[in-house]
Amino acid sequence: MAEMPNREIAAALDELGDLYELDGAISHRVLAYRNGAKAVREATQSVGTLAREGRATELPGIGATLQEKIAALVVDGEIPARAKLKAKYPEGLLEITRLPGVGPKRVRLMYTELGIDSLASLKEAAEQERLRGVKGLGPKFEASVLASLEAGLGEAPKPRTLLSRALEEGEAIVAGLRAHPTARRVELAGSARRLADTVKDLDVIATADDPAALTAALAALPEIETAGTAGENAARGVTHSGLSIDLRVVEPDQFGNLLQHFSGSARHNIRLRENAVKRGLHVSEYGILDDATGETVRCATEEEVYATLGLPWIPPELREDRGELDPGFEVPELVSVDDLRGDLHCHTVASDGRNTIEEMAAEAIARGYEYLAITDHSATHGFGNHVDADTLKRQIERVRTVNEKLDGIEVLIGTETNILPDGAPDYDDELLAELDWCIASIHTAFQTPRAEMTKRMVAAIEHPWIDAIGHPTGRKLGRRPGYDVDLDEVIAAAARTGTMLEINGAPDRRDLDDVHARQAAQAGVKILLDSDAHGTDRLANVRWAVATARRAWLTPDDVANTRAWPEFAAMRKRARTS
DNA sequence: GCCGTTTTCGGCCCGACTGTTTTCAGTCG
Repeated sequence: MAEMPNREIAAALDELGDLYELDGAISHRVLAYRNGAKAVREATQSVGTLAREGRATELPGIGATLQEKIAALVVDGEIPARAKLKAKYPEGLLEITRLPGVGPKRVRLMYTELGIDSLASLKEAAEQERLRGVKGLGPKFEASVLASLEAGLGEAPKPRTLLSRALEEGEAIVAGLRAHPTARRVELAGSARRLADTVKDLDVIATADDPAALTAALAALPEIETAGTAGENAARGVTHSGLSIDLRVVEPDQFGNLLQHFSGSARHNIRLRENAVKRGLHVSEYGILDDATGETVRCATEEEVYATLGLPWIPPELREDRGELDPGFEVPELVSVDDLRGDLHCHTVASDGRNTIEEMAAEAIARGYEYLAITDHSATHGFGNHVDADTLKRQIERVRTVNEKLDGIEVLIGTETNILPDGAPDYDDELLAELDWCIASIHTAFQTPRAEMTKRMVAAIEHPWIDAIGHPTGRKLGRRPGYDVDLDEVIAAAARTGTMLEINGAPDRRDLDDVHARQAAQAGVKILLDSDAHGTDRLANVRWAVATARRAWLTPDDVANTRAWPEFAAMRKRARTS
């Protein structure tokens, strides 16, 4: 029987934390649930299985109580405390906390005092000026609630922006500010700097000879729709696409402190500060207070911040409290775009691409690649524009011809075959054996139940002519989660068979994600970084696969396509099959 | 609720802002 997925267990712990918060629990207890949820979400093994064995406490942040609650969840299907609290507090209370300035304390207060249990009943009470009758709430609170409701806040969480979009805008804004005569240093901070999948807003930290002039300059940038200054040395704006941006201009001798603080993540900073306190150091965005001397050390660079704490400079992509602050941490040599020597997943006009084999190959040469696999779709991928067996046979000849004409690059004939519901590829073995490369992906029957889906994936992984699995979970950021599959089994099967797993560079995929790519690499699976380009201008999308790889702590050695062609060729499963 | 070079209890990162307050709680990042 397939165990409950970690993400479901994590969601239950998060919800329990929310409920305890509503119930008035002390913040540290609530935080313990959220930390527990994070540990479960990022665990590299089945937490349900661990909990059944009484071993969930091996995870950092899971103690006896959470072990017991997780075990109850996976064995009985429910946590008694969660059932009890859900009965106590109506579901509508949580959505009220989405309103700015309205947190769990005030929601609970309004519920117990006025019976407010939904956005609708809150609106009615505010309009009737009943909120101000509650001790601790006043007319200004009432007005702010009405304004928020009017603006539609609370209806849905604000959508997050894909990193590709956020960086396009953020890098243009940073360039624009750097070009201003008064600017000295200008850096993007926040989750965009950490190359997270998505970002909520942009943070920019700067120094300038004339701070007021630089904050005023934000509004004049072409990317900005509206902006205004916020205090002496700050500005806040919104881009034309609706992305919020905060600019802070700081003293040069504190630039490192501010950049470190606003780069986050929150959990990284909390852990950093907790560790520092044990050494008698107190870290804030303004400096590092040393208990021993009473002096606050200001740092012009981030390197100084980390050095003052006895740490190496930690690349922003690693700042997620995933072990980078553990004793003995050494900065891994992270893979970069320049390390890549080939791309093993792209499309041409033979399926749904926009360019020819020749055009794609020319662009690959321009990027300095030594190899490029042409991997058009197979017949059952479900969107038309596919390559049937006979067409593929002709395509083999066409690619071979192009390859012979070109020097300095191996153009490989490959396929991105759909994985059929039984795990088989779309072409027969004889045809697959004629190819140089085969990547297999799921494009159909997404709703297959977990156990069957896992069996389907493992069958594909065990197929002798399938060299790699493309976008292994099928997720689309902001649109849909991945299909339900046991990635532990997928990774184990890939490791056992020498099948590569892809990090797909489509900016809304980045699939595998950072956590599972790291797990796979640790299990000995070789990772592919691919663009999945459907046009010459999209080969550069491999940048987003690299971003995820760096967040997964991957080194050039972990990534298969950092290797020269002869070495890569020998690593293909088919090189050992034939 | 977790956790231990202040170990089984008593702590738990740091600061800004807002609004309702006579000194602070709640919210946010």
